Amino acid sequence: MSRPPLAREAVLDAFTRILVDEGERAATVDATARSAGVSKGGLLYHFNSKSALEAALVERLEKLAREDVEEIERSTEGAVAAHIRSSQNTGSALDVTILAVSRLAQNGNDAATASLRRVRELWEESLRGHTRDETALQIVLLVSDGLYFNAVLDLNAVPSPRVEGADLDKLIAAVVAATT
Amino acid sequence: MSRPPLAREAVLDAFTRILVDEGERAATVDATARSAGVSKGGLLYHFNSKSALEAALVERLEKLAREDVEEIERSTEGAVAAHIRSSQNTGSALDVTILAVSRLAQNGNDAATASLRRVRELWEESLRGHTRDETALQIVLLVSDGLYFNAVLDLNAVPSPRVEGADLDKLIAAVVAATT
DNA sequence: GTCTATAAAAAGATAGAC
DNA sequence: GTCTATCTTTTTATAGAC
Repeated sequence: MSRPPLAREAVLDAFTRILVDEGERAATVDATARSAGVSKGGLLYHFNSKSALEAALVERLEKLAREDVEEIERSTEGAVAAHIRSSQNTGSALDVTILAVSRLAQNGNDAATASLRRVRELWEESLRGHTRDETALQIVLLVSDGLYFNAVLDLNAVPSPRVEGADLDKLIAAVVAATT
Repeated sequence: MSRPPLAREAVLDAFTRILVDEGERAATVDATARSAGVSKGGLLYHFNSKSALEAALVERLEKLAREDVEEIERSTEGAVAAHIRSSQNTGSALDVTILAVSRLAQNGNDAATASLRRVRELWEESLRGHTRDETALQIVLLVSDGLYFNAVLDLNAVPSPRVEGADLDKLIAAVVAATT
């Protein structure tokens, strides 16, 4: 077992950050390399092309998503509550990666779209049996999607209405009451 | 009162379509002009620059949103139900415009972000008083946002799980029951 | 592995004919 | 009003030095 290639990870981190903070158009090879502290040539040694860079980010998402589901299933709070809470944790590695990959998906990257869909199915499977019926399951997933959607807006210049603190607890309690 | 400038509207329609179907990066001045059946020079006669084109689309969103709220308030189905149903109607002019503007917002266009926020506030205001409390109001808005979020994925190559038909009616009934 | 330099294509914008 | 032609800058990618 060797140490992970640090330059590669730094480039993926920078790519993610620019995608989320400034959008897909700003996430050029040049800007990503500069932000990661390497040259364009250096970046293209690790990732042969722009699409290879994108594909590597999608792979990272799949890995993080599997870990997230495992953690929710170990949670003592209850799967529904843990899932909603996890959806609002916009700082986590999984969340920024989802946002970054959704930027790729929205620019026609089909692998990114398919991956986001798989992540949602992972969640759906892990929640099934924890809600009173299928409709309730869909409500939980939609509230979770809604939290993400607003996180997307929030990460732009204008802040969006975040649900947090006591309000988040109330929201979770209401969703749990309505769906389990 | 003169007739609306048809070429201008055709260009905005084409710009919207490309933004939604292929993403912001594909929505170049050149591609938009071609899709609208005019030349690049012709497009830039009506819109002095790319940002002017974007600004015009944001203006169109504001107009459509005001009309949507007025319609929901006239609805006999109840404001919550009418709003959720309206959120799933991904074919409407308002919906594609929201998706198009959200592509702009996600690429750093602050006016687009602010406009999406205003639209959400318009909805929030029009629903206030129609739910049992503030938490319930947030759930309605989040479910609605979640439906949009999935519509975004759905409009890419890979289809996402749409809630429709009888399932949509069940979802609406459950949300109404949980929030009003 | 990482760099600089450069090629090749695509982007936004302008000029001027019609 | 709408077009073609052209300019400038940016973007992806390659070549080759270190």
